[in-house]
Amino acid sequence: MMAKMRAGLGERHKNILKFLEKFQAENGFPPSIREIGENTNISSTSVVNYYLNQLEELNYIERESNVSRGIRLLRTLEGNIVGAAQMVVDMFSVPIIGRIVAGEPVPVPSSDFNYYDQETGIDIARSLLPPREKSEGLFALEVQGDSMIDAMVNDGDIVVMRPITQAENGEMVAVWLSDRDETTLKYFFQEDGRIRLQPANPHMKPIIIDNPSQVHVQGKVILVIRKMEGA
Amino acid sequence: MMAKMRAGLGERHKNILKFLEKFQAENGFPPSIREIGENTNISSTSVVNYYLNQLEELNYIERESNVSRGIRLLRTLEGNIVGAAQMVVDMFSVPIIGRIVAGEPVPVPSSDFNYYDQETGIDIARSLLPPREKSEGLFALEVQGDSMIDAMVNDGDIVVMRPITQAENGEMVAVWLSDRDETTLKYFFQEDGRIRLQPANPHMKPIIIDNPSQVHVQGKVILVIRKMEGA
DNA sequence: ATCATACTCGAACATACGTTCGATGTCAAG
DNA sequence: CTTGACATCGAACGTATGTTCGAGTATGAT
Repeated sequence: MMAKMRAGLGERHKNILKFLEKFQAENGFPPSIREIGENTNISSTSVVNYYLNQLEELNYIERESNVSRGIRLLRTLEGNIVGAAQMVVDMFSVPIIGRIVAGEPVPVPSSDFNYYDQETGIDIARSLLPPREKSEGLFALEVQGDSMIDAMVNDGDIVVMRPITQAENGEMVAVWLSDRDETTLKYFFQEDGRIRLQPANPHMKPIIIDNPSQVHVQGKVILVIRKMEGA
Repeated sequence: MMAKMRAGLGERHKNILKFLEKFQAENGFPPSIREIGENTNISSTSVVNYYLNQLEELNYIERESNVSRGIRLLRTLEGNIVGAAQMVVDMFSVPIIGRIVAGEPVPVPSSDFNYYDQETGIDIARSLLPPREKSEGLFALEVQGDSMIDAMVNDGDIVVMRPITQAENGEMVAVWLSDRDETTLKYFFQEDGRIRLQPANPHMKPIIIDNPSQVHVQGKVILVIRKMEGA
C-alpha cells in the first residue's frame, strides 16, 4: 500500500488537484465532491472531503461551507498562482487590426462592430488596464519600423489603444500630423492655443504645433507590449 | 420552435450577466439561481431560471442540467469572448520582486520558492509568451529611472524575465557589468571570445567587452509591458 | 501488546439548489 | 372584448451535494 508521506503532497492530493484544474478548465465551474471521487478512484465522499480539507489547510484551495462546488483554486500543481479574483472575465482578447507606420495614418476600427478575424488578437489580463478603463472598443496595432523609437516603441511592439479624437493633457496618443504626412506617438499637451507633443524619451525635444487643426488625434495608447522572441 | 429574436438584452438580462461575471470573478465558481435572484432583485427562482434559459438561447452562457451552479459564461456583456475551455491555466501571475536600476544588481528570486506576496504581481496571458516558454519560475521587475532608454525601456515599465546565468546569442538579457558597477538590458552576442552587448535602439552603438568574466547574466527578458496611466 | 495517528469506507442526514407548475398581471394584436 | 405571448410570482418537489459519524485497517512508536 501507500506510504504515509505526511510531508508534502501525496498521490491523492496531486490527483485531486490535477482533476480540479482540469475540470474547472473544461467546465468553467468546480466539480462536486462525488465527481472528484469518481475521477480519482476514491469511493467515499468523506475521503474526498478529508483531502479537500487538507488541501485547504495547505493553501492550495479555498472552500465555501455548505456551498455546492464551492471550491476555489489558489495554486496549480506547479505552483502557479491563480489570481484571487480570477479567470473568466479577467482576460479578454483585443483584435490586432493593422500596423502603425510613420508614413501612414493609423487604421481605426470601422464604425460598426466586426468580430472578424479572431486569429489575430492578443490576450490581455484586465488587471493590466487602468482601473477605469473599459475593455470594450480597444484595438491593437503592431509597430512597423523603428520610426517610433523616440516614443520608446520599437519595431514589432504591440500598442493597445482606444479610439478617441479628443485627447486630454498628459495622455499618450497616436496622432496624424497632416502638415508632415506623418503618424507619431507622443504625450499630448494643449497649452494656450498651441499643442505640444512630448516624446516619451526625456532626452528628446518636444514638437510644438501652433495650428491645432494640423493635429489629428487617432487614439489613446493604453498599453505597450513587447514580446521578446528568444533566439 | 424558433428562438424568438429579441431586439437586444433587457435590463434583467444585463443585470444577471453582470452579476454572473462579478460573482465568478470574485468566487471562482458560478452563483446559484437563488444567489442570482437575491442580487438582481428577482424574488422567484423560476424567473431567474427563465432568464437564464434565454441567455443560453442567446449564446451568452451554457448550462449543465441538474448541476448546481452549472453555468458557464461564454461572452461578457461587452461581447468579449471567454475561451471555451481554458481560463485558469491560460493566465498566471508573475511576482514583481523588485526594481531594476542602473546602479544596482538585478534582484533574483531566492532559491526556494516563496509563493506569498500575492499583492505585487502581474497577470499575464500565457499566449503572450513564446510557445515553448514555461510560466514557472518567471519573475518581474519594475524599471526605475530612465537609464534603460537605450534598451527602449522606460521608467515604470515592467520587464518579465526568466532567471538564467548563461545567455544565448540574440537573447535580450539583464547583465551586471562588474567593471562598471552597472546593470543594463542588452541583446547578447558572444563572438570569438568577446561579448557584444547590443542596445535595442538601432541607433545606439554596442558595448564590446573583451573579458567575459565581467559580464554577469542575471536573466533573460521575456516580455516588456508598459502601462500608460491616462492622465 | 498497546496506543496513537493517518487513512479509508459506507451510510445516514440535512439542505442547497435546480426544476416544474399553476396563478396572476400586462399589453398589443385581432 | 377576447386572445395569446411575455413577464412575474410563490410554492412544491426531487435530487444533487456537502456534512457527519461510527467503524475498520494499516503503520509506526512506546
